[in-house]
Amino acid sequence: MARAKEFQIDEVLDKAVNLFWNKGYNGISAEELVQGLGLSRSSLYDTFGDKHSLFIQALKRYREKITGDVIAHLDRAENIPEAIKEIFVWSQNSALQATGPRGCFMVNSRIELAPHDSGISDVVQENWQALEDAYQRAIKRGQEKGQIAKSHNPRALARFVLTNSWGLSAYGRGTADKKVFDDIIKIVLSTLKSD
Amino acid sequence: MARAKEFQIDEVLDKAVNLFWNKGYNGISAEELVQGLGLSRSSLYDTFGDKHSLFIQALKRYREKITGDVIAHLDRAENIPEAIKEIFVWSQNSALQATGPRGCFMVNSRIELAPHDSGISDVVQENWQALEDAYQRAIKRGQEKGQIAKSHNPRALARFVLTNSWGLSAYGRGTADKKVFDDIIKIVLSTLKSD
DNA sequence: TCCTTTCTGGAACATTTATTCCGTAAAGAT
DNA sequence: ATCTTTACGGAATAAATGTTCCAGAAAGGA
Repeated sequence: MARAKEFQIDEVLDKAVNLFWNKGYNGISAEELVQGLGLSRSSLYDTFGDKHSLFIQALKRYREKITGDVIAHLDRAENIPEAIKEIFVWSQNSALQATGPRGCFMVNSRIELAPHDSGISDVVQENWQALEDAYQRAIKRGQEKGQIAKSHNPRALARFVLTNSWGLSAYGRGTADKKVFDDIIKIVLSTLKSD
Repeated sequence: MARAKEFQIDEVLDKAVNLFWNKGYNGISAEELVQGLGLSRSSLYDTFGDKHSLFIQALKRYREKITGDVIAHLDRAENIPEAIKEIFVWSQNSALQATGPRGCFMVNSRIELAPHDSGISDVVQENWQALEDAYQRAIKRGQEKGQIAKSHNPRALARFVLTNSWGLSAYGRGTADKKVFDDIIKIVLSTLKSD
């Protein structure tokens, strides 16, 4: 048998997610990646391939962990408006703490790369679709339970919630005011509930 | 007197807006800029300074032209919901035509650069604020005219409209379905009108 | 213990990037 | 017509970028 790797692949991928999330694909250099990931250039290229391939793997890792958690939260929820509110508040908190990457890695990547990189576009597109479907399922259940108004169909409402979530992602990437999040959360939720 | 420039500064800036808008700051090279702008390297650096300085000038040009038009449209409007709808439809059309840059140059720049470039962050921030103020003024007038419900205050509704606009900007940067725009426009407008 | 395999650190490489420099050309002012 | 000033085209440059290569080290199996 041969020598074992000195790092855990998933741990390195988590670091890669954070680095790309923070600086973007074109905004971070191979040198910074080597430093930030804490392994050698050769191990990096041997294990993950080139920069583009590492980026795709980071995107997929994000999808499993972050998007996966959101979808699970929605599918598990009893009180749908409350669950949606929790997701907004979670994104609000992550935007308002200065440390760490801000916004949504998928939204950032869509804006930076989707128009000129179909591989990345595909992953990001799939992510949107999975979220739209999850919101749609949850909202449908919410309507059946009488928690959400039936004046709009579940698909449209799902897209509406997701658009607001994406808008706040963009907003939260720069200087952000907590009050803006509060206003949006309040209006989106009142729209979901009222006819 | 000396030799005159062979180009119009504003025409070159318009081209720069389109190039940066399309590919982003880090996504376009100095070489591509020289090609796309149609002037020589030396003229480019003599007239606009370095790449970063050109980018700032392009952002400001965008603010004057595009954002300025939107604000003027809102300030001039008699029927406020209709005016807001027109702005959404305009962004929908620009997102759905394959040719040309997509999304909003300000949103794109905020996501790509704002967290690590305070100069750019300032211009983008100012742009958001000017738009929020313009929407707020318009919505206030709309409420006075009985066109818009008073269940939320004008500032909150302005932020709500802007967040949806930014969300659609992000959405429109990748593969976009016209139906999503239609759904959002419908729900946002019904939220503005209903109590 | 030795052998095979595979990891690791870092030097090395080719390419691209942003920017500067210089000789020449053009346009008015005197 | 000459002179001064500035624009122009393109070669040149220095630094950064992404990637590969190589020599040596580590980890088990025979």
